[in-house]
Amino acid sequence: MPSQKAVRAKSMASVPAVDPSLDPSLGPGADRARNDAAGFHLSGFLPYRLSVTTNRVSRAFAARYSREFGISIPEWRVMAVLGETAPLSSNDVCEATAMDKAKVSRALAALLHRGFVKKAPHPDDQRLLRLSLTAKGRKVYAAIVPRARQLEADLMAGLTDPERRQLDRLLDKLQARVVDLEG
Amino acid sequence: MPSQKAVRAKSMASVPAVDPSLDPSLGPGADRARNDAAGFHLSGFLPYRLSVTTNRVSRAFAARYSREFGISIPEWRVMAVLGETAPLSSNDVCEATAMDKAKVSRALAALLHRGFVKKAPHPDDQRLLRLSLTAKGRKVYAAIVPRARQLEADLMAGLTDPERRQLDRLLDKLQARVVDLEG
DNA sequence: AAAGTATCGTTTCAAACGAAACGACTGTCA
DNA sequence: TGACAGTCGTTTCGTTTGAAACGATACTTT
Repeated sequence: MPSQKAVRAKSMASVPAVDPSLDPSLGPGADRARNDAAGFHLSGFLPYRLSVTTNRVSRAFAARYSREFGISIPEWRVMAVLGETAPLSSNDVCEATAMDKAKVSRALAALLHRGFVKKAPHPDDQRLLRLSLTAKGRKVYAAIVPRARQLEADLMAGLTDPERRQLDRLLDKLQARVVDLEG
Repeated sequence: MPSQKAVRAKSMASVPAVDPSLDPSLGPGADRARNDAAGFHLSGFLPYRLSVTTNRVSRAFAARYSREFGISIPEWRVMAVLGETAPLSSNDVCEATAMDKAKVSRALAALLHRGFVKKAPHPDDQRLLRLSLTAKGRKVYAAIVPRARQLEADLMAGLTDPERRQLDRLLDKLQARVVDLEG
């Protein structure tokens, strides 16, 4: 092994930004827009920050679930709602997990295959499934939940109790807002 | 069209949860774990809430960017950092956008193809690229930034100024925490 | 200067994804 | 009753994804 890394990653970030005024192809209208664009920083853009933070959290949790229980996040979500309430239809699971039906169907296939979940036909409507955890599935559920709580606590360790409540409230508000934006 | 929808989606959620105590296959150790699992609600689980909210925000923004500018989120991120600072290497873009190099490479390919970005070899190190926006790219950038700011403002419309600062702070704290969790 | 190692950015590969098509079932309405 | 429309859950299709392999370039060590 060499005594040192061969090359420090060379950043070009210290090079000054290209001066837009050098470009004669921009008309006067562009000037206005360019001024609007001045001082924009992706690093402070909330949707970006939200996405980066959340993706890191998801990756960290997915790695733990996978390593410790051999389970994916979609599978964990399905287990979680069936552990809370059963029986549920596939549609119920979709709503409770905020996943689309294809994702739920695939997660269920894996969980059925491994014997964590069982499905039965609904007596009154043959289109519906009656999904619930098996005994084996409940054991796994009982093992995962405390671990998930622990991981959540680790994640929140830097926050005070009021901060946690505040975060919850803020997420609620964003959620309400984005539902508007979507429509 | 029928005067009414045929069938209201039938939820089974009102059916009481399966009683785990009915299952004799759980040993005494499982009792302890099962108690730990009691009262867990996915809907209140922070990583879940974070993921759901963020994914909705991302989808809403992606739809807007796509509809109004024919651009994807990875492409928008690359434009955003090159609009701030140029030239940058591909690696610089990776760091500034929090995307992996394959994603950046693909976004760049699209942006180069459409003439929004240009690349030149680095004079001192042939491995590096010198990436920057073209004049055309700067026009697009100048058009997107105000729109992005507007969408962000719409998203945050339900929050007071102190709440926005608080959200920023809380994301910082989570970010710091999850970096620990990953390692 | 030659061999060995590291980095840069692209490409390949398999897995995961969402949208839409689908078959099976149920309800409506003539 | 039969035709039609709606819902349920699965599967198919094309796209996107991250990990790893890769060729090209640059640095280190002898």
